[in-house]
Amino acid sequence: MYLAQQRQLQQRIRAALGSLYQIEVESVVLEQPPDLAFGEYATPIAFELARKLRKAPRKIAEEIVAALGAVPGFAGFEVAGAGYINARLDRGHAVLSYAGASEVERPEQPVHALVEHTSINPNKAAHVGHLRNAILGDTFVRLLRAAGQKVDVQNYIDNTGVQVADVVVGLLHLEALNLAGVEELMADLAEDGERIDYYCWDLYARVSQWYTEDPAHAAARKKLRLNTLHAIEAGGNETAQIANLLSTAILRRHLETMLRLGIEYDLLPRESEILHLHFWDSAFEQLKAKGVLYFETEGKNKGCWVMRRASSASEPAPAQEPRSELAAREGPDEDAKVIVRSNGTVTYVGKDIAYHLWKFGVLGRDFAYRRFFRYPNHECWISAEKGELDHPHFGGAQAIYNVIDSRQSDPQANVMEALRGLGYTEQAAHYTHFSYEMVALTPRCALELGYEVAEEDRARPYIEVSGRKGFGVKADDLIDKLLAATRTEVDSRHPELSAEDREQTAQAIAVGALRYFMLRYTRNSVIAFDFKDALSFEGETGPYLQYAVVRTRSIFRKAGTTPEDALAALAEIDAAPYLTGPGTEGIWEVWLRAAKTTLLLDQCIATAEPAYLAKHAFQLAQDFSNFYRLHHILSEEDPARKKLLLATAAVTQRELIRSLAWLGISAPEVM
RNA sequence: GGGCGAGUAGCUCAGUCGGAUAGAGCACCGGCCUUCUAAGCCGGGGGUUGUGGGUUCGAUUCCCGCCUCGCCCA
Repeated sequence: MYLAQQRQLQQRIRAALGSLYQIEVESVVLEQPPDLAFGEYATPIAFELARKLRKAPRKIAEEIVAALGAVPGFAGFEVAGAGYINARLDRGHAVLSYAGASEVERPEQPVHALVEHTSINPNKAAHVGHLRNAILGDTFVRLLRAAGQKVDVQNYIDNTGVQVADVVVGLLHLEALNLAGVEELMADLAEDGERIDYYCWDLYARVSQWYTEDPAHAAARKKLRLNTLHAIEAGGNETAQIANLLSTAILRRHLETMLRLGIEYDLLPRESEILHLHFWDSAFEQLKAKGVLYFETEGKNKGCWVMRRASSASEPAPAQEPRSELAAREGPDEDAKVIVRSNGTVTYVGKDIAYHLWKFGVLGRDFAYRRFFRYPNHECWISAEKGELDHPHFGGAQAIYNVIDSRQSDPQANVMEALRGLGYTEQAAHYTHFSYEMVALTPRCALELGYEVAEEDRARPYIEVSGRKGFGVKADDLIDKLLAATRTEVDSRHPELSAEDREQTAQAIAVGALRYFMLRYTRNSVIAFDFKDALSFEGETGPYLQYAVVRTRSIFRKAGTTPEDALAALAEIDAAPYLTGPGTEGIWEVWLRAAKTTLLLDQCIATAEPAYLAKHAFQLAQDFSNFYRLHHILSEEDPARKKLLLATAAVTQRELIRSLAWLGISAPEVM
């Protein structure tokens, strides 16, 4: 709604410029004035035109205002300062239209989007960094779906990688177990209520240390590691069976952990199938045929199939130029990216190129699929070599979003480069590396957890977590801590509630606190994790937003009406007199903020930045808190004014609940 | 050495296409529960936007140099 008015104003100004000065401007910049007393929109267009028209900005602004005349929905225009044009909305009219319009415009042709997130190596427990990934990804999925797009959620599983190999090495060589022994170990753990992912968290750290702790054995142990990796990749042997057993069990744990936060997946594509179904062979043929890869015959990459790295993103893809000529002219390109090593093994980027060709439906091969995990409302499938026949269609997306931390931006750029080189420019243009910075620990947090912190690290703002060192905060531990804290609060505040209601409320608040914590930072900001901040329920936190909703719920319980009826009742009154002038502060601010929710949805999708919506919801809750203090609704004696106040609470509730839902946060009845 | 990101209040962060008085939260100090839930609200102090130039009527924002930090690549 807000957006529609904005567009209309821009169009009218543009028309005025045409008739006044016979000029066309590319865009009319609109902003919100620093104070609502100046109006709802402002444009500095007169400053821009001053030089061109050789006129004082103020004079130009006055001429534009005169030419604008009356615009439907607007109360008037005026010139302010040195030449700003301020526009005032007809607030009575605006409130009526905001009250009615809450739906998001559906696109005529929904985009088939594919979001990949979480993608934790299945060799240890999930930690806070993984939570950021999953929460960002899941929230973005909710935003896309809210905008009417069709979204598949994928969680890529690297079940044949070196990290899985490491814990297998630990089981085989530190614990001296065979397949039967591993099965027994897992049964014992289950019986004792211990988690396999926690067990492997420690084992992984032990193995990582074991590789290097004794220089005399270091080489042999590294060799052992490599052999284990190769056995797992090849499959069809006991080592691979152990890896499969372990990684599958840990994967289930990850799904359970994420489900605690309301995060679900549609498909789990695994690297084992990418290998065994020979995705790479198809990709390799295409890459060779199109000349994206060339065989290096000289230099350090001699014997490798390499891809030339783009020197800059803005340059046209260099793939068209034949490699051999290029090499002959310039000598070996030492910056080229190795895709196939001289020993014939494919790099991670190579496999990723094949996988992404599949995502866009241009590989020419498909996975088989099996059911893997049952959610209350749907099924999560997993890739397989031989699968079930009645599976949904996966892949073939029009747009993809990869939620992967910023350290992977280079390999991600390589995959995009390969797609462009293959001529899939349309696909590459709809390939988004949804990049975000890591979650690190503050030195204080690390000390609290009992880790040793080197002297030089204590002064730093944060320390990077490390799975290899077993250094980090496990996701389930954090959720448990949050739950313990919210349970205590809810139990003491609401002893009258049933145990079940208290538990549900505590969960909603814990999830709200955690999800908001991860979403309030913009993506490229490193989060320095600290329990004190994460366990805070005051100020700019999830519970603050939930609390605002709870206050509105309480008002409607006592008023004996519903938000829907309160919004409908707005039509019975003329709200305009209550929206301007002294004593109306704070009412209109709520409405204006509430009207911007869908605008924020568009912005978040366009910029792949959920933090904007988180901030918006917080500001709406803040505006409401201010309104709540200034205007007591239930005791209002003027019946017309009371209707407006109730509708204000109603529009707040509607827009807050909707924004929170997009953030994956629910609002309890009481708290 | 090359690439990417960052540097804004004591701390943690916002700041949208270059625009009016650079905003929140935390922390600190002072006030507000007999009125719709105090997980809240109000008030206060706190800023050379890393630094030096440039472009512009106007720069936290765009361009160049330098400094510092982080990550990736060799």
